[in-house]
Amino acid sequence: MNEHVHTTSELTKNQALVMGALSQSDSPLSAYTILDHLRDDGFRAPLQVYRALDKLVEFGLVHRLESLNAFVACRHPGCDAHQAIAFMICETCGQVNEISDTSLAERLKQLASKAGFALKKSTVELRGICSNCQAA
Amino acid sequence: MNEHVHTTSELTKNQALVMGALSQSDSPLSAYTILDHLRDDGFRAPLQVYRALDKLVEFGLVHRLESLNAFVACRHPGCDAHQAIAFMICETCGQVNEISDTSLAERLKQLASKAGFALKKSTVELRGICSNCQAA
DNA sequence: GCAATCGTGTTATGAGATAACGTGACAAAC
DNA sequence: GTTTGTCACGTTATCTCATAACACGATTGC
Ligand SMILES: [Zn+2]
Ligand SMILES: [Zn+2]
Ligand SMILES: [Zn+2]
Ligand SMILES: [Zn+2]
Repeated sequence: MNEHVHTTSELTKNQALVMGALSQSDSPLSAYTILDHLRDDGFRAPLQVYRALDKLVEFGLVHRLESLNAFVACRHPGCDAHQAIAFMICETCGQVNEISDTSLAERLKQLASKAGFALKKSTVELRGICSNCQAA
Repeated sequence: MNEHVHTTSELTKNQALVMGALSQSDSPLSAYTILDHLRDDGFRAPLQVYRALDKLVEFGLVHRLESLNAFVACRHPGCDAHQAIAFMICETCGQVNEISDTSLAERLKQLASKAGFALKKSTVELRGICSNCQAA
């Protein structure tokens, strides 16, 4: 197995617990919400959650939503297109849709390069109402 | 004068003070940093800053940077292209470059529309190293 | 006058994140 | 086999960011 690809089986106990909490949820969770979910599993302090989250984000298994101060499990496991992610966040139901778009990523690269800016990470978060909630 | 366009002259005292603090700074400021800058002007509590910031953001004079939990004065005063903003944030010097790009905005609208998503607000924040800091 | 609205001031509290310390497990180096 | 380094883990305290709740005064429209 590729040493750079992290799967659930390679996670530590705490990382696996946090990953499980995020995977079961259909919307983003804050670190403190995760902590509450894991009290019965022995979690006592925020740092236990944050340390696991740091690693999970590093592994590409979890994304941080800056505009929500919350975290979601990646919906594209094993996908390497993670340079080009955008999130559509429904302000009604809270659900998040993760999309990967090459042309968007290209445009961001162009803009950065035109400004001589060495791009490391892109944050694209769209707020609005999802199709389900519009219909309702 | 157009009633929907807010200029500095229409601001309340607190709003003007906060706007002044942000305008003088060449990098984003947190609400609490602004508070510290304005203690001599009578500011005592965070809420005074946050209330002014809420209005300034509403007027389009100030932008909130989600990935920094900080605020910057808009560099395009009077410009109405504020549907399409992206920020390039230098992780070395902290300076922020605000850019407005139509083709980026179009692509975001396309993506949303394709998903039946009613787009309200876009957050695009690019992290990296600015050209000045690369040269140094 | 009187109600409605808005900006303001103050205190307390909630929510998000990290610093600083120490422990135990494990593997490489000697 | 002991030393050294690294890493995950646990705990406490602290820091930063943001809002709730309440009260006061000025302005406007009736
Ligand atoms: Zn992903
Ligand atoms: Zn929805
Ligand atoms: Zn602007
Ligand atoms: Zn720089």
